[in-house]
Amino acid sequence: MEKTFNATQAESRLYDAWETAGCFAAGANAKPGAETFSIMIPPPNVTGSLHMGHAFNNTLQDILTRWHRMRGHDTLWQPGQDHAGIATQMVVERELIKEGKRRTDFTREEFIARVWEWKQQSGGQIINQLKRLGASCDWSRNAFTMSGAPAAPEGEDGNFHDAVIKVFVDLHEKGLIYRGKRLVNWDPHFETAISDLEVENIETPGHMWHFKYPLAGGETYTYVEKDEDGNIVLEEERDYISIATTRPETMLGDGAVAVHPDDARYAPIVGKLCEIPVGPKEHRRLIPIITDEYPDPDFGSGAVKITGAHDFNDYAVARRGGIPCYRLMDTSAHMRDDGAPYAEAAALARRIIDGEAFSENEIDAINLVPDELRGLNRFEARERVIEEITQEGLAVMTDGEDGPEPFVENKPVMQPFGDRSKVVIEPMLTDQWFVDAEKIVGPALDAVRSGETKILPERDRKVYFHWLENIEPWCISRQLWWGHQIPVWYGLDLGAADFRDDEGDGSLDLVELGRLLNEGGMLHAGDVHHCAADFDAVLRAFRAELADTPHPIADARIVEVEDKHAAIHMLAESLAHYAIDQDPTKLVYPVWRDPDVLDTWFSSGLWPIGTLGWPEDTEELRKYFPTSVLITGFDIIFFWVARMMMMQYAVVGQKPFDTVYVHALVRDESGKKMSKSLGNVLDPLDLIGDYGADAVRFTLTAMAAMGRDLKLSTARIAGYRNFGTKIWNACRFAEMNGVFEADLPAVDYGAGNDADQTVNQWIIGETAKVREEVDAALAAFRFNDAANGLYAFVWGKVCDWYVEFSKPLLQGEDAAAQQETRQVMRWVLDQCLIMLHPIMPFITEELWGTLSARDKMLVHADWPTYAASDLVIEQADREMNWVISVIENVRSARAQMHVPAGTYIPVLVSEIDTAGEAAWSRNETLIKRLARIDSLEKVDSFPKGCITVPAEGATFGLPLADIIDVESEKARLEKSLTKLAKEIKGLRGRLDNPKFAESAPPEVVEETRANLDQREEEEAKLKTALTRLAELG
RNA sequence: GGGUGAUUAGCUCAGUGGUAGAGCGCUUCGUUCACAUCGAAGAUGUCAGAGGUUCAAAUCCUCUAUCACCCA
Repeated sequence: MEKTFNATQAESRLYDAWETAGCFAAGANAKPGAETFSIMIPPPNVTGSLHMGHAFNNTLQDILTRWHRMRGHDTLWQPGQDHAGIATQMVVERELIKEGKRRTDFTREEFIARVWEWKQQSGGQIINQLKRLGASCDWSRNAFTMSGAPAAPEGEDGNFHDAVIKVFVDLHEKGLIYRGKRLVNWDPHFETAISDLEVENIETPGHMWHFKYPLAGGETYTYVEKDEDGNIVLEEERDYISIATTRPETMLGDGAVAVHPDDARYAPIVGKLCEIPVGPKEHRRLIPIITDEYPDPDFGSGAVKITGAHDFNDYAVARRGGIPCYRLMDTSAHMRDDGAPYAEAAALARRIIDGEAFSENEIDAINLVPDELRGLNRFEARERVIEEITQEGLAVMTDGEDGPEPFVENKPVMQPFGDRSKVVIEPMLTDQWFVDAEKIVGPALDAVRSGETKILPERDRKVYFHWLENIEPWCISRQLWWGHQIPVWYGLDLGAADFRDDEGDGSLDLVELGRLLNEGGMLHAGDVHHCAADFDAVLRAFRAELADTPHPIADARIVEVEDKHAAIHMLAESLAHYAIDQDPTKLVYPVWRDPDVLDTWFSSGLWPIGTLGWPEDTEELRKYFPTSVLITGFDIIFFWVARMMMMQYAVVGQKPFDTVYVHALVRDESGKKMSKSLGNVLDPLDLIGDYGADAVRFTLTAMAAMGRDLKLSTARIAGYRNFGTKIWNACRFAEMNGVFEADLPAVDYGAGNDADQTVNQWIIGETAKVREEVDAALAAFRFNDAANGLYAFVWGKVCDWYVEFSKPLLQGEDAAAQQETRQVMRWVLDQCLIMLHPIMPFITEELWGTLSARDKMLVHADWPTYAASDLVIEQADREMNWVISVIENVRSARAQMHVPAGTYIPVLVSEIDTAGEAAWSRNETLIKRLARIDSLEKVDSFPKGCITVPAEGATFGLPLADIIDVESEKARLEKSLTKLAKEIKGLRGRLDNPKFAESAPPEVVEETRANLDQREEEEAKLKTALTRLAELG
């Protein structure tokens, strides 16, 4: 064997061997009738590459998977990727830019073909990276959230698309999905809606401007400000109301000014109108002063401008107060440049103030951006608005160094940024699809409340509850091309009020046709829509819709067109032809499909069932669903966990998993979140290259204390790489000593501890202890306990002591003892490899295969089940612990007396009891070798200049008269005594307290007493030694 | 502003009421035939601070300070 494990050379070879042999396939190594264990990978983005978080997350999953598989359970680790709508579209668009092209240079079909092409070429990156980590997923089942979509090329079949569409249609039919014009988070870069979870709120330096909104008609009121005690601190006549805002450009779309109903300062002017101080003077818009609970009287002036179309709080106020929401920006967040000139728009707004009713769509068509600001981006518009107001003298002024200046506060504001685009998100009023989450949240909450699904660590239940209990409608439509296109078709609403069959004769005359074609007809009619899995299915719905319209339209051929424009054009043309030829067979009724796609998380929400073949009733679905565990980062509790819970219950009425294990973040050495912009990213693949996958995995596992972030440093990884080398060399030692020789009969000590040698009995018992520890830790998801327990056992027990103890036996004369020791060592090392395998799969598999011919690869080796109560032999335990302490104490004394490490010295013993004598004689060789003692002589009392080494039931002495340094020995003893005295004082204090004996559990009292006796015995010995030393001095 | 958590050795962190621990680093010694990616020995703690509960507190409770994250 080499001296070290060559990870680089071995890892890919071993992984290939596992995969080729089908070791990771669902059900591989399952015992007949075994219980199932299934775990769904949180699907990484198809654009993703492995980062530390993935490495951590997947290491934990792999540990559980390998552990269960070795235990003979019917195990499935289901891998896959999600199609990551925005991210993927972004990646492909970036590729196109290299060719000097843009997405819009292509048709949607062409672009999607490009995306698929990219996916097939580059989308598998993370799979290969997961393989390097050692992830034992069943890759033959690799899933993709867009599999089976209409344009999917060969090799991308599967039925995830069917599942997504079916769920949409079902939920739509149940009324759980609806369409509506709502304020949503709009990403001006990608020009799509995003959900509130895709928004990062970041504190950014900002400003608060204070402006005066003049009262209409020059009205005035007495503004009175009082302090806490009700004393008047300010009283003045005002003809305006003061407003503070961080976004002056949105003033253009104000619909009202709101004050708190209890705010006495503004009570005189509630219900009056005030003027928005921007825009052409002659068309100044007036807006009402209303009351609402939202304004905080103590914040700013206490009065808030209400811009329903560009702020979420304002939107709520506007809805409550029936205030119109004027949209000011286009999809790229530039000031609108459409519609009628400002003068006309302002006139329309005036009519609304006067009480005229306008529809939502009519209001949306009103562009209240003054002509000179149209087309500017929002930040330029802001500057211009501020400038205009200030020039007009309507900014609130304050005393500056050089006289009065506009009152502008510098203050940090929370600004929303798109988590992908990193641009400022704009709240925007648009038509979107929503899941009525509130209606389906119940079972998801109940499941966790009742413990049907467990969330670990428990405190994360709170996060889950808090979010679900306050759930908002989930916006699921995205204005993208890449994704599951929403299965909804629209048609023109021919049932609109002003389209009638006047004669009721079922036929169309020219007058009626004219009404359809002209203003007020179909051009301005609303749409009707129907939802179905495909076009054929939706035809029926439209046919029924048309049934009420006059013949021959009711019988028109329904055709699919690109969009509403095309539909209007085609219908008009068709009707025009009909007017001429009266041939009803040529009439068509065009419908168009909703161009939007579904939020990627909508499809990811179906992951547990979708990957198992639902909606088909597959064997895998029956067997592996509900799944056993979900391991995921806390950052996607809402994104994903909560939604999966809701959706699985809504769709199949079952929980998706038994347990959710939520883990924390991997941070850099100094505790910062790893991010590309900070440049503190540790690439797991680099680390694997430098230290081997096992070391990286072990490090992550050892640091996986539940619910705590882990700060990763390479020193730690190197430490665990060394651990691998340690085991490697222990095995190498064993091999060199014939432990793994083929003709040595294998003994399964797990079936019974029938070794003769105390050392062997002891290590067998220790192995059983650690097996229980590891199983208990893994069962409780205490990964760090499992790793640390194994580390302490393998290095601290097996390598440090057992291997050393075995040397005299392996190299000694006693053939029987030698054979037994070989057999025990073989068994023990095998157990180490087995138990370490889930954490360190590569090095253990390599050793397993190298050391001996095996029936099965380690990945399928049988996980042990023996119990400590069966294998621990108390007597052996006690004896070996005694031996270890004698060796340690002698070593310590030698080192402190500067006895050269290689020198063998004689040792004396006095007061040794029978147990001690027996222990000594059974382990004499070991002790002598490890403590470097050449002889032991029993004496009645120690000679002068003898170093005292206390042990339980004996006192050893090192006669070092010629080299002893009296002072340092004295110091050594006194130090020990001080420490002992402190301990004894504490112990005696407790025992002397009568309440302790009364209240403490008997075993604790007993333990304390025994402890005290032991300390006192040791103290006595040391005191004697000190006295003797004094004689010498 | 609300919530959650953290504060333990030089560093990174375990430790849910019963003698304060690990890894790395540090000091000294050591190439004895598994391993220098090693071995032996050693030093280092007001367990953030202040109160309280308890026979007993790093651990439970209260307050304070500092930091982090999540949500508004």
